[in-house]
Amino acid sequence: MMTQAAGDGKSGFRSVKAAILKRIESGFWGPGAALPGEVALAGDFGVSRATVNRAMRELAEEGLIDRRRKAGSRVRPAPRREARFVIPVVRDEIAALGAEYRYALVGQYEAAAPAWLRARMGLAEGARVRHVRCLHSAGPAPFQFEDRWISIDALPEARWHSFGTAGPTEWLIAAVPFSEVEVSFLAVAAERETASALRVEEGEALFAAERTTWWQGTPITHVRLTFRPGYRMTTRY
Amino acid sequence: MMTQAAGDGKSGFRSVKAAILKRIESGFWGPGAALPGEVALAGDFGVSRATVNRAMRELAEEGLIDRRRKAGSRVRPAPRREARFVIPVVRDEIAALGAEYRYALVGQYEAAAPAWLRARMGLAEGARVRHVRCLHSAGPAPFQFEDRWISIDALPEARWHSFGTAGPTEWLIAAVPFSEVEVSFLAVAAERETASALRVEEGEALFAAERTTWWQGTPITHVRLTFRPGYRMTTRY
DNA sequence: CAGTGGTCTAGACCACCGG
DNA sequence: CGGTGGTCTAGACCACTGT
Repeated sequence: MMTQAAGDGKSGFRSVKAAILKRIESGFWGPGAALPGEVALAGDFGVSRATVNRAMRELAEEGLIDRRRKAGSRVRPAPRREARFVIPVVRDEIAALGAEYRYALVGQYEAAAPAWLRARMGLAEGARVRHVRCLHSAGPAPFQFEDRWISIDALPEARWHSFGTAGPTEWLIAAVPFSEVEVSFLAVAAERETASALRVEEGEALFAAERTTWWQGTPITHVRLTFRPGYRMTTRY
Repeated sequence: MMTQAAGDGKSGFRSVKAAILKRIESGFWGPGAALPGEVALAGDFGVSRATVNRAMRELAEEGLIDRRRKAGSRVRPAPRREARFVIPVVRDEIAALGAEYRYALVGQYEAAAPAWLRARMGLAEGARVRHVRCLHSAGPAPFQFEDRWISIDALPEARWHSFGTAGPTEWLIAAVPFSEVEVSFLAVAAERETASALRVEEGEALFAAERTTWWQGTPITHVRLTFRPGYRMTTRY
């Protein structure tokens, strides 16, 4: 009995978590300090141990405390510096800016995969790929240049699909159920085609994200997304 | 009764999670497909509903499924997988490369915070800051250029501290207990001092990370870390 | 308004590991 | 060995939201 309402903000694991967090941020429990055990905290807060456990577990996942059996929980000396970034779907990102999403195909062809791509994706020699370049714009302003390679072995339909009216991303999302991914962020000097599409000078420093995707060990696609000048990928925590 | 051992790999929320994940990865439950309810799954797996809930909650946190009351759980059409990037301490990163970590102070001074910095950090007009530039090298090779601003109002000790032998980062970690952070990744064209320190041409495209830190709402420090050419921030999931 | 997820509780057993 | 976190269970009430 005595179950607590979740929405009143006075109990529940969220408020326990917030209370503990406050003690840490305020320095009440300084770096390296030992926190009381779960049982003690459960008593103090008037909740069950499971509730305290949930709060503590989340704090540990967020890198604020260390937990070890028998040793107990301690405030991390240096909070783990981990940033979480979401790479949004362009269409959504542009929509979120309140601008009209526009798509334009820049060029495409089918060819044997170049050596660097084979190395990056783990493709066999002679593997054929579809190479698609397109531009995503926010209204009249170029926003992101997409340079994508799709394995034809993995996705034979890619050979016939026209990317004239919608980007490969959205088609791939529907075609590939789930995937293993490698993501990189990097800086590039704008190459000719990229510069032209984004309407910047060749050689200008641009932010880019690369993503390689596999499905059950089979390489599917590799893409470089090059952003308009000044773009930042930002997160807060 | 009938409690299950956690370590045998045959039961527990981990195995439930793995089993569900497998069905998603294999396409048994394709994009957008509805999953059975928690009660049904609990019956199928022979565990309690709480255990299924834990598994499903984690899958949702990881962006693989969507969960909504009444509507049930569905496989996400486009898995929203957030990439987690750890921004390592330079010293550790260089050590991990097997190279010798070297530190060199490039320059420093105290001044009134420029307008752009006040805007970014939320500093008051006339606030004074310490500006430190230094270079982190992997053996003889320049690795990362650090350009840091420290609020003297927040950390008066920064006024007197010499950064001649160790970087500001390590000093700050010890000085500030916990902090709120904003991180950005971006591309920059190398400016004169940066280019000189990293031994690259001015204007070369370089990858950079910026981090602004507050403590209890008070701005503490802002730093731009500019990496050697070719640097990538990579993660896999 | 009814079904599904969200959360809490009380009690229990277990795994790990510091003393 | 004994304490602490890790996890499970059975049951319960509640919040949200689709129909």
